[in-house]
Amino acid sequence: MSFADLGLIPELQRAVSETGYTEPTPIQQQAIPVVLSGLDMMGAAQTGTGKTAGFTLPLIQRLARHASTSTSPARHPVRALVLAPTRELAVQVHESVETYGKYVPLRSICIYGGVDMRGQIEALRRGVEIVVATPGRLLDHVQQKTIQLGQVEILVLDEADRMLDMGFIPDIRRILDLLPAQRQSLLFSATFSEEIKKLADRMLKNPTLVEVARRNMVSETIEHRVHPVSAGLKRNLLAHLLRHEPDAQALIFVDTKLLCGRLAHYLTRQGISADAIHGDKSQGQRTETLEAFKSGRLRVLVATDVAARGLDVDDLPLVINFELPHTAEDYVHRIGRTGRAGRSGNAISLVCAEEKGRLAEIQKLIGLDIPQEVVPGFDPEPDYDEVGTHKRKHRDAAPRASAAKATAPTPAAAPAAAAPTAAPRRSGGDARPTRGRRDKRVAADGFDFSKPYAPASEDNAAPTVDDRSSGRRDKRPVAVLLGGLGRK
DNA sequence: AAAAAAT
Repeated sequence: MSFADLGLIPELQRAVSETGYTEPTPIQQQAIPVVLSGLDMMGAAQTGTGKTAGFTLPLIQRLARHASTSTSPARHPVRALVLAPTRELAVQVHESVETYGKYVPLRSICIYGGVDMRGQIEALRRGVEIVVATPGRLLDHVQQKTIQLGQVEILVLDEADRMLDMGFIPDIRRILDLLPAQRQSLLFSATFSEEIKKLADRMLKNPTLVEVARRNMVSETIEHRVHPVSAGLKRNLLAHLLRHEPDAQALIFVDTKLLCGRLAHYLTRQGISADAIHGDKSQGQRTETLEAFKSGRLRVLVATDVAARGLDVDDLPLVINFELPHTAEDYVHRIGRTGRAGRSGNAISLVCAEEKGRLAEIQKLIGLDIPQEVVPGFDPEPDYDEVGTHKRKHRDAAPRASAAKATAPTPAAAPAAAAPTAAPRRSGGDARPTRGRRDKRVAADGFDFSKPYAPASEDNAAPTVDDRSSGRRDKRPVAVLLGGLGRK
């Protein structure tokens, strides 16, 4: 199977081969023909499997059929709109559009906040067919009448489950209201919650579902591990682990912007090259820091979930959850920054007693029991074993539980004096992924693809909105609040 | 329960 077999035009084949890719990934093999056919679709695939090219390539081709070579701005209406949840991701998707659209006479632009509007306005004035944007700044342009969306033929929501979550819905609805009802709509994500599936059903017209390896929403090439550790010793353990692997780049996730900055500062004081990225940093700093990390100049990046989705760092060997995310889906996205494109990766989570509930949810979602290993000298709280899941206590007291127990008796020693321990194994031929037991029953209930798009009926209770911003619980179905999303 | 996204 080659890109030519998928029916891509020579201009795109040439651009693809220049990037070095020779064979389309499974998601690309399935998505490209569907998008080319003009049908609505919903694409679910593992992180790091080439989803972006899966829609940018056919999107460009569809527009290329009637590309205008005119220099008049009036002949270059916006014909494709791609929305992304973070500025960095928008930039990355736009880079893909530019790369693959190199030999096609189409113009594109990336629109996002935190930067001067003038350049964007100027480019829009000259005319662009493809717009990649974050919602806020796009609406800003709409209000200022510097962009016109009435001729959009193709809409893409990248990281669709995030784009359709509570915080984004009002913006998305406003944008959808501006688009022609007659259009092609495409949704892509690694995870689709039940709620999002229902929203998607209202947004799309007879959507084709393209879904690759849903059982393994996390890559088989990622080795997961949990280090039970008391909350107070987490940062010491982190420094310890990073020192043990002095060369490996690492992406560290935390839950809050405050801790993000503090942790980067702590690591720096410990002599570890680290920087922070989060939403309170200036856009200039965000761009610069990410660029330093992507290029390898920066070794450790501490991040909030601003970096959880979509970001593609070449051959990143290690992701560490300093705190477990509150939502199990976010675990999938966070660790999806490693083990990409078939490479191996390590996902380490530092888990204190308080977080055991989150751990249980994550294991349920990904259908995997993550091996737990106490690092000597960095013990968890005494009540770690009593809190949260107790399912493996006696029954099936195999590797994981015993490993934790075996090392647990070590008295809490001074962290600095802690004995070296099994550190993240890096790729290499001998590092085989340690897979836990996979619970098929659990894995299957994440998103039932066997009967997608069941119309939201009464017995199919529609999700409701918890509108925290207005401080009240709104029990109307989400679909009602969305209004304009419906197009059936 | 937090973060992100316009200023």
